[in-house]
Amino acid sequence: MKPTIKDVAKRANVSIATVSRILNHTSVGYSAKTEKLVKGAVEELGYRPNAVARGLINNKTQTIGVLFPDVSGMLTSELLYGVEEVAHRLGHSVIFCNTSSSGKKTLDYLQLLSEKRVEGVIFGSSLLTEEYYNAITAMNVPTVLVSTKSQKHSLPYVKVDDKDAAYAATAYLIQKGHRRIAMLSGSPDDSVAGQPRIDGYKQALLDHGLNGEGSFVFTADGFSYEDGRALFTQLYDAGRDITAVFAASDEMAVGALSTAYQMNIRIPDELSIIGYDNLKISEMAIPPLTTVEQPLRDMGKKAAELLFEGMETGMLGKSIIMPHRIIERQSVKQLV
Amino acid sequence: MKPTIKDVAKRANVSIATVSRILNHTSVGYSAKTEKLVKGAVEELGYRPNAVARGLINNKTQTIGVLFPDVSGMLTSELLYGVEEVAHRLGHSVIFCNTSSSGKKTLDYLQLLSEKRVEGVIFGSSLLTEEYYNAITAMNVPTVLVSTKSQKHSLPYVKVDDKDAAYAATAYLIQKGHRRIAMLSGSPDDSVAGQPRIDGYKQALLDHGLNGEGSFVFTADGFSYEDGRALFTQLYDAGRDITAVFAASDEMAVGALSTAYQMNIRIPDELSIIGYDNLKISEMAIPPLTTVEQPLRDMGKKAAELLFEGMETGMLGKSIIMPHRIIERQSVKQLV
DNA sequence: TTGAAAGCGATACCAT
DNA sequence: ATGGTATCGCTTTCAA
Repeated sequence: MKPTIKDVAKRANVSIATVSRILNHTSVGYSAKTEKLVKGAVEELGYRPNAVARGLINNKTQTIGVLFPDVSGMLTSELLYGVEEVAHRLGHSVIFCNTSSSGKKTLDYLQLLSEKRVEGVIFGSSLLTEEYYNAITAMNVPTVLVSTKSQKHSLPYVKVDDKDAAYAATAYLIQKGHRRIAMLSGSPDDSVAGQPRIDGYKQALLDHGLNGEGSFVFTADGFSYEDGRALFTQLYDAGRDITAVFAASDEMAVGALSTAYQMNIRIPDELSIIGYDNLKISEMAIPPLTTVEQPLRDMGKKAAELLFEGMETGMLGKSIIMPHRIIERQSVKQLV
Repeated sequence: MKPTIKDVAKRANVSIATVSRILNHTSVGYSAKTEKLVKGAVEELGYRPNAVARGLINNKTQTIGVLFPDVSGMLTSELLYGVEEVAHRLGHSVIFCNTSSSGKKTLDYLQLLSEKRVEGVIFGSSLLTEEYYNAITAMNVPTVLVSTKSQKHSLPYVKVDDKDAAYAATAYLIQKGHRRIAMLSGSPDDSVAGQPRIDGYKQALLDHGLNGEGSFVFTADGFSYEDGRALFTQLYDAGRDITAVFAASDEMAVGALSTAYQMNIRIPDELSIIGYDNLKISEMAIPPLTTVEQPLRDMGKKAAELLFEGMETGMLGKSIIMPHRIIERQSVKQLV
């Protein structure tokens, strides 16, 4: 078995209380001599304090839980990396929970995290149902949302303003001379990443006097590559006379790109496409995809910082709207 | 504060021992009446057993640690998802550790995991240095490697046979009629994903009597998109008369694809490309990338299964070589 | 400066 | 069927 504080005490011929004091550099009360003695014993035994026992007495586990659906691995892994970075910097570990977008698994995990006495949780990138919310409040632990938000409940969130970002993407297209612009969207039932982006798109059209001329939105259940392909096909089957499309995710945009390629539609010469997210794939696409960036890693970091602040002060701060911006690459053509 | 077993006992007018028995459905000794009583108290109080206290007495934390460098987020996140899936199925949580390919951070994490008393660790996708190995053995906890291996040490690993897989990729190209084949490789100093793949490539050439004709390997430090771009540029600057290239990773292959596109080289008409990994991006590429698949998610699952088996039996099983296979898409042309 | 002892929240053995 | 209690490894008064 692993050596315990007792073993160290025995070996150094002191009490466990002394060992504890020295290991926690607390209460200046001990001689340099005993310190050396104890440190030596620790070294020889390869002693590592048991964080479980510590956690029990301090009621602090130095652990947070992070829940993500694995929808787009690329999107959530960026968020995760951001969270992990600051958690580690602050001496905490993160328990990674992949909810697989399953209600049962999410609830399971929430319960587990509660039992494990995590000190905070980050819930990301998926809708917060009433059930989840109840489970979370039952845990009685600071919680912050990232890349999602809740209408009804007042959990702080860190996200981009989806409507604004979609507006910006659409306005960018308009500014480039496009008038007939279609949108490839997720579900309008998705009140976080669905409808708001549609709203932003329509608003931009409206504000530029384009409402009558062309508002074509095609919706899918999700935001995947396959959804992008399917929607793009629909768009062409519908015979819309379009010069640009705004895709609600980079994956969808790439799906559109691929489908266009197979249809021999040249991007951006015959059709312009703008994406959303700025995932790594967007710069790897052919042509490199113009897109609106969500600073995902930063969002993960901010969410974690907000959480830790809340854990310390006992009071969660305000939600944070992260800035989005257009990343200009080569999938959008300037119309004369 | 959260209710403890004492609170439940008090509320139900029984001893904590009884509560414990009932909550663990152990030792059939208790009446249905008290059971109902206790369950009721649990419900009313919203009691959740404290896993920390449990962990202390059982010396079992039901958690494992997973260490990955974040090099290629897409690759490691697949592995992670695989690991998480079986860990969750078996009632364990996973502490996610992103080493950022930093020695210090890796060692830090190993220490932390040791203190947190994780019951096992999975170390993935990066070289196992002597230092890491020592830290791991000091933890005295079952460990399995995934997508990497150690020459010197006998830790079990789960991976594809890199040489075989590279051989297969190259042989596939040859079978398609190619004779002058270049390779875009990671570092030859990388004894896991570097040299073995080069060896496989060369061996395939040799076995098909192509050694003199054309063996052109270009090496970079890593396996990134940017590395792929740089290497592809080098390849063309070198003026090699080539008909196909084998890239040691999908990211590199996509880098090559993009660069070729910019150079107006048509893939696969003028040049064939085969990748390695079968990441999601390979099917999203234009044209869809033919590649050799590593079953990443399965590798994560297998590694976890191997680990849990080892944790139960106290004896780690044998390493597992996972099957690779060629995924035929559209980046390789049949030469007449 | 140091040690003894009381907990932290559970489990499990020994009684009853 | 149920309760009392020692114990897990550590931190933290309280005394000495």
